[in-house]
Amino acid sequence: MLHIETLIATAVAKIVREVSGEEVNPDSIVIQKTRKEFEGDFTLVVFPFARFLRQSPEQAADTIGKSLICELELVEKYQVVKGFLNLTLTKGFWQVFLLQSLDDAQFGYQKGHGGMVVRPEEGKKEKMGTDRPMVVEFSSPNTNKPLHLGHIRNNLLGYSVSLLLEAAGKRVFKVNLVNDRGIHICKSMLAWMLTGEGETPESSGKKGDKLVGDYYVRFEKMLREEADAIANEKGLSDEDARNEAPLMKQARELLRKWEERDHEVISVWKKMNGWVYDGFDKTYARLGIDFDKTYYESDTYLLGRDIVKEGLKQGLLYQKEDGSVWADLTEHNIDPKLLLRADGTSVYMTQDIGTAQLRYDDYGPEKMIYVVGNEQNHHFSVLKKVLDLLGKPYADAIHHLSYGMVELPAGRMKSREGTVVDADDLMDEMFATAGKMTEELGKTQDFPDEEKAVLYNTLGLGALKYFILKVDPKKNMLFNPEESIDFNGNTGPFIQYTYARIRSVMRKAGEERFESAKQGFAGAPLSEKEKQLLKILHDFPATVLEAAGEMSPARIANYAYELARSYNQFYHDHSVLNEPDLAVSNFRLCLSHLTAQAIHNAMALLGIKVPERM
RNA sequence: GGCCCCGUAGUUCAACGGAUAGAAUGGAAGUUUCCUAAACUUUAGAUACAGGUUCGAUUCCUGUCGGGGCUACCA
Repeated sequence: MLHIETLIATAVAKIVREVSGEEVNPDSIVIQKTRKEFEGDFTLVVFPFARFLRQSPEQAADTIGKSLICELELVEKYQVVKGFLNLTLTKGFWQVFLLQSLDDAQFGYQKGHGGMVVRPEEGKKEKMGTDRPMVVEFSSPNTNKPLHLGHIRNNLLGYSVSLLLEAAGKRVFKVNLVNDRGIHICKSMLAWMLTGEGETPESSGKKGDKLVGDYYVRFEKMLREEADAIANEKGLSDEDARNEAPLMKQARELLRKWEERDHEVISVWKKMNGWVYDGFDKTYARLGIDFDKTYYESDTYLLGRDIVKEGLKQGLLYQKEDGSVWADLTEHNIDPKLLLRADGTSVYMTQDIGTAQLRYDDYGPEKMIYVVGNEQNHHFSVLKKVLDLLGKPYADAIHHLSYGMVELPAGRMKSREGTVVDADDLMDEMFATAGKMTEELGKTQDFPDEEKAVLYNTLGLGALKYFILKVDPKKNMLFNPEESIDFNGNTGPFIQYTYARIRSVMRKAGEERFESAKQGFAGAPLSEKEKQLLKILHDFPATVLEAAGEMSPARIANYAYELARSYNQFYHDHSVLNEPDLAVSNFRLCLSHLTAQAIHNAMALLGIKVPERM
C-alpha cells in the first residue's frame, strides 16, 4: 500500500504549485510524526513554503491545511501551531492499514528487486534501479588469532546489513575474505615448528583457532626477548632490533618459501589453517553467521600481483631501482603506495586489488561493500584510487562500510596486554547470565532442559547482538567487561519478552478466534495508546528502507525498541482478551498480532531470534 | 607535524536543519485479587567552550580545548 507520507507530500507539492505557481520537489517536503504533546498524527513543516505563498507561516499552514482536507479523504482535520501543520487522519485509515497488513508475513520487507533508495555518501540520494547484486564482505579474519569482540561487531554488522539490503529488495551475496597468508601467519607457524612438539587440537583438547593463536603469542614473546637482547647489545632501536632478530629473519624466510610453494612449509600451513577453520566454523555457527562464498587471500594475491605487473607494463605504475613497484598518487596528494616489494612478494594492497577483480568477475555487482573498521579508512581510499589509476571500471563500486572500534574502559583492546575479549568466552558468559537471570525469575521451572538451553542461547545472543547493533555503526562504542550486558530496559531481551507476551495472548486466543477477529473490528474506537502503536507499525516499511540506505542496523534496533515499548504501554492500559466489547477485543487482538509480526521481522533483520515463551 | 573521526544527563545510547533535546541504567517514590512485573507510572538530571550562517543549530561553517584513529616494504 502507498506510503501515507509520500501521499501527503505529493498533495502538498500540488497545492503549492496551484496557489503560487512554484515547483516544489516532493522529496524535499518534510513530513514527520506529530509530537505527542500536540494533537495530530503527521506534521508538515510549513516554513519553507511560506515565502512561496507570500504568506506568514501560520497563514500558509492554514491554506495548505484547508486544501489538504479537500484533496485527501484520509485527512480528517488539521491544526496550526506556529509554522507547523498538524494533520489528523481518519480512524478508517488506521483500521484499513491494520487489516491490509495483517496477513503479510513479510510485513516491512520489499517485495521483488530494485527500486530502493540508497545514500552511499552522506546526503546523496540515488535511485538504485538495477538488478545487479550487492556483494557484502565481512568478518575477514586472520588465521593466526581467534575471533574477538571486534570481530563480533564486524560479523553482526555485515550479516545484518546483508539482510537489510535483501529486505530492501536487493540480491545480496555475503562473502568472507580469509587472510590466510602473510608474515603474521608465518609467525605462528614458526613458533609451532620450533616449540610445538607436534601439538594438535586433538592432543591438547584446545579449539583449533585458540591453539594457533597461542603459538602466535608465543612467537611474539620469543621475538621480544631476542629483540631486547639485540637492542641492548648493539644499541639498536626497537624496530631495527626486531628486524635484525634471527626469529624475524626465519619468519621472513618462511614466507619466501611459502611463496615458492615449498612442500614442507605448505603442508604445515595447510594443517594449521585447517585447525583454525574448524574453530572459526564453530564460532560462526554459534553466532548465527554464514556466508555465500569464502575467498582466501592465498588464492587472490597472485591475481593482484599479475594486475600490478600488467599495470607496470602499461606504464600506469612505476618501478624503483630495487625492483619494487609503486603507484604514484601525487595528484591526490597522497604518498606513493608500494604494491610489490623488491623481493617480488605482495602486500595487503596487492591482494585487495586481486580480490576486487575476482569479485567483480564473479558477480558483476552494483556495489562491493567492505565491512571493515575505520582504522582502514585510508587504506580503502587508496585502494579506490589505485584501481582508478589502473583503469578498473569497478573502482567506484567499492564502498567501505567503515565502523567504529569497540573500546574498553581503558581504551582499545590490545592482545599484548591480554585485554582482548574473546568471542567464544563472551558468548559463554551471555548464555550463563541468561540462564541465571531466567531462573532467578522462576520462569522456566516447567521447561524441559532442551528448551531451556535453546532459550538461554536465544536470550544471551539476543542481548549481545542488540547491545552491539543498537549503536550507530560509524561510532566507536564502549564495552565494559566488569559489567554484564543488561537484560532490562533498552535491550534485546526486553523486546524478546514483549514478543513472548504477545505470543502468549495469541495462544490463549487460538487460531480460530484470530481468524474471526480480522473480520470484526470495524466499529471499534481508537484509543491514544492504540493509535500510537499503529503509527509506529505504519513506519516499519519506511524504516527498513532507510536503514538499508544508510546501512545502519541501529535504525532497526531503535525502531524495534520503540515498538516494544509502545506495545507494553498499550498492554498495561488495555486488556485484549478480557475486553467485553467484542469489536474492541478483536481489534486489539489484530493489533497485537501485527506487532508480534513486526517485532519478529525487525529482530530477524538483526539476526536475533524471538522466543514463543520466556 | 599533516589528514580524518568523535565530544549530548553520573554512565551507556537516541534525535532527515524544525516545536519544550528523547530513552535506558543508576538515585528517589509508586503499580500485581486482572491476558507473563524481564513490565508499567511519577521524579531529579545533559548538547565541551567561543563565534558565525539561518525564520529556526545537538545537527552546517570557523577557532579553542579534550579523546581516538591514520600517516608501514603489518594486516
